[in-house]
Amino acid sequence: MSTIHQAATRSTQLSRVHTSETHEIGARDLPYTYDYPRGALTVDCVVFGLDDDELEVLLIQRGLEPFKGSWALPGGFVRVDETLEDAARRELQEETGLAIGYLEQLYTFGAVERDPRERVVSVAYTALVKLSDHQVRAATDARDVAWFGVHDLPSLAFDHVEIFQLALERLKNKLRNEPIGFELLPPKFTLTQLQHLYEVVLERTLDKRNFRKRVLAMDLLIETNEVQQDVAHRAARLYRFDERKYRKLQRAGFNFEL
Amino acid sequence: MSTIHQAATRSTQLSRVHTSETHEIGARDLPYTYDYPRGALTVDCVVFGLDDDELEVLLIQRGLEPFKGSWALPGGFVRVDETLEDAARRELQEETGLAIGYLEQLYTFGAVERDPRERVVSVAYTALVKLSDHQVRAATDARDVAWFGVHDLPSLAFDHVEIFQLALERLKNKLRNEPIGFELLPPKFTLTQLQHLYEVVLERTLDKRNFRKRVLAMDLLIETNEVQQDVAHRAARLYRFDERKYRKLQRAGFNFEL
DNA sequence: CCAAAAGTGTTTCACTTACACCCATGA
DNA sequence: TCATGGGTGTAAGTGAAACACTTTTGG
Repeated sequence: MSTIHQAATRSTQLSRVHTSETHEIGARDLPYTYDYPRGALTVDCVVFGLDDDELEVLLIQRGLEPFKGSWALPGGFVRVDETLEDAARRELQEETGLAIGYLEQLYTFGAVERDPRERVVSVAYTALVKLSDHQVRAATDARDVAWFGVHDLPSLAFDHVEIFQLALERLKNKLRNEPIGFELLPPKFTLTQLQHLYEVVLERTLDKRNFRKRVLAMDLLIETNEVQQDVAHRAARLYRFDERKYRKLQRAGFNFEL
Repeated sequence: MSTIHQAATRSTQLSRVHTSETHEIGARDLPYTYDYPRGALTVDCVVFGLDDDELEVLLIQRGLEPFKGSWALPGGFVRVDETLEDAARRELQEETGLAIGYLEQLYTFGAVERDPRERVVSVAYTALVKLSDHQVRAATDARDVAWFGVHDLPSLAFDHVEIFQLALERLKNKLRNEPIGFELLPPKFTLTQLQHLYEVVLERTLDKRNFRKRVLAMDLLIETNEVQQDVAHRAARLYRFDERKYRKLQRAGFNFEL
């Protein structure tokens, strides 16, 4: 109770809005004269990438207080003229130079003391990028941006561990029900690569024959005429993901359980 | 583009914060001198109840502009000293006198123009209440609060239709995978009541024998010695939901698919 | 010719689905 | 005694899981 009161006091001092317009600007269900303080709104992104059979997360090293020097999820303030998703894309672009394929809202974190400065509510997003894309590698090749294995994270600023854990949890669940795994692989991939992706994310081994049966039965893969290059054994066939067909089935309310 | 610019301009005029502290209050990843305007943050609740084999939603009639007189989801502004969930509970208490059993975050809506006054981001929650509870019935017995069948809604203020639709969608999915249906029933209920709940929410009929087999196989129901009262036919046995067991299994990462 | 991964079917078991009649009770 | 919902079992079909060997290629 005391902590809440403390926070309220502090925030009120720091961010009370001008009062002259409060009868108009936000008093939807409150008395017209309610002069209320506003918290800040941010987005934070949990960006996953797959690197040589390891699932990794993109982190940035903070240059400012609080938590200066700590690693944190990329993110930042939402501007009043942009949607939440736009904010997430913009922040990722600014902080990491990253172009995002898949971006999905995860959860909104609203604990009162999650930011030591003042009240900050953060909308978390999950992003998936193809680490195989050399552009991505280059874009994130900076001193204060780095990829970390999901089982080998440094300690994180704010409540970012909690955000990360929820993102990982949801990624696992989602992967079982929707073919989002393709977002982590190169445009052309082998069935073994796909299986390894599932094994890494779900943290268990899968039967090769059953996996291939099911994944081919979904009928969302296009067999190319190309094969793997430069391997010291029989080269595997490359497949592409049939996005058109996927979107069509998705609209029809299909079930993609693997 | 022009609409966005317009919104930015308007909001900037309306809610720019005092600048003296901006180097401290929220410039986490922005230049210290960035004097940014803040949108408002609200919560909106989609409250479901089950009434005589119909799924209903609780709406309030707005007493203030904008959308004065329209029906809307209950909700309101988040205070800087309360969590999002606390805000949802408080608003429901204030607007409807309702004590909530189940409350879960649904999604955060951040379209720039969703509120005509200024930028308002809203965190939506789904709530389930036992309409059989007469306290609930009484609490919502007011001129500006009413229950509507989910297939018979009036037009709603803001983007509340969108919020409602997502909530209904998620309720259906969730009901398949977790035994949340009990939140809508009285503490003691018959298997037929439970089945009807599933049929109403999922909008399809279920086989009686198969349903009973599966639901009893989950082993989360406690058979009481009591039976239905005042029915003009054989009285059905009453069951209770075993919450303790449920929580235990849930912690162990169990799968409750029906 | 050896190492390394690619590729391929069948059987078993569990679970889901379909389906119809008798029972208990109150009016 | 009749109307109304309560309560019960079995058979068929479908989908998931377990399981091992041959093929291709490069070194």
